[in-house]
Amino acid sequence: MHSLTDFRALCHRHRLAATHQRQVIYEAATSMIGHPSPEAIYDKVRKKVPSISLATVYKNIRTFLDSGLLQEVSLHHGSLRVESNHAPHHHLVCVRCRSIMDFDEAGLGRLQLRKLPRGFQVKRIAVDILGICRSCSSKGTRGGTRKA
Amino acid sequence: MHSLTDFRALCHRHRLAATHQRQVIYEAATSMIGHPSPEAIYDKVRKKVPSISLATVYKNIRTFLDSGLLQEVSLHHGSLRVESNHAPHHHLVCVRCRSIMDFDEAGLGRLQLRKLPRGFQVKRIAVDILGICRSCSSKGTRGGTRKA
DNA sequence: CTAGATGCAAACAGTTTGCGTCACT
DNA sequence: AGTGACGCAAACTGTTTGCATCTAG
Repeated sequence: MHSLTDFRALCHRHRLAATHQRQVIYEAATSMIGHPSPEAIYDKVRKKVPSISLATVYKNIRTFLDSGLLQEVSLHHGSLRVESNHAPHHHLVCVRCRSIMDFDEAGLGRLQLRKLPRGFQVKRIAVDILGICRSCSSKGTRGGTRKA
Repeated sequence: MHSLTDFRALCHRHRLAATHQRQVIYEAATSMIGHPSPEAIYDKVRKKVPSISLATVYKNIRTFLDSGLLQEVSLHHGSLRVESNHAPHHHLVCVRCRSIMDFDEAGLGRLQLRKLPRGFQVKRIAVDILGICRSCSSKGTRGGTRKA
């Protein structure tokens, strides 16, 4: 799907050096089914470039995320957050400071699912409304608060 | 809101010993605004029980999660997961093995937001459809696969 | 009295960083 | 040639575990 020259062009567009390691990491990340973790990518990459370092994989995944070449599946992969609100609700998540506010379920129209894969038993639906919270958008355009 | 006797009853109902530490941890977790991390709960609890250990806080949070007394804000707080699917889509998340499948945006009816708090600029909406995946529901009722 | 809870320290997993060397542009 | 990438090891953060002691039931 992505030839070497495609990858070089992609890197060029994003102002990144087109190294061999980067290409292999990128190919691994995009070709793996599901949503691989850095470790999983490392394992796959190692088969092609046995001398690669895990730190390089991490550094490049971060670089790709920052450039928008890849994304994170979820903003919630930091530390455990505890929820004690038993009422049905969703979350407003600030992409800048990662703060989380509750949002009553009634604030969202009815959700309807179509075309679910066979065999998947739905238990509940969690909606994250991603955006910039008030305190972050008032605090200049760059570099958020990074609070709880 | 929760008196000591309420807490004792709650513990009793869930077959947990009603210790002082547990009560203080529970009260901290439920009284804190937002969605506290174990560290944040620890900091608050320490003011009332200075001798408490962080391990005790972790153990009890886990106990509370297992008993359903508290919940996790998100199932995604493990390691970083990389997303390379640029098409708009949501996720089917298995609560048993935590596997993540993509779910095309078209499979979900239009979402409409009402009553957003002032100042929150919405960027996008991420929907997690939580349930039991096919492979887990076929594999007996207890103890999932815990795969990627 | 006994199962289970606590506290401590050590172990772990995931991720980041500092630094000397090497490669892309 | 110079900037930035690589690889290694060490540092860090968040979380779990083993074990001896203590406590609720």
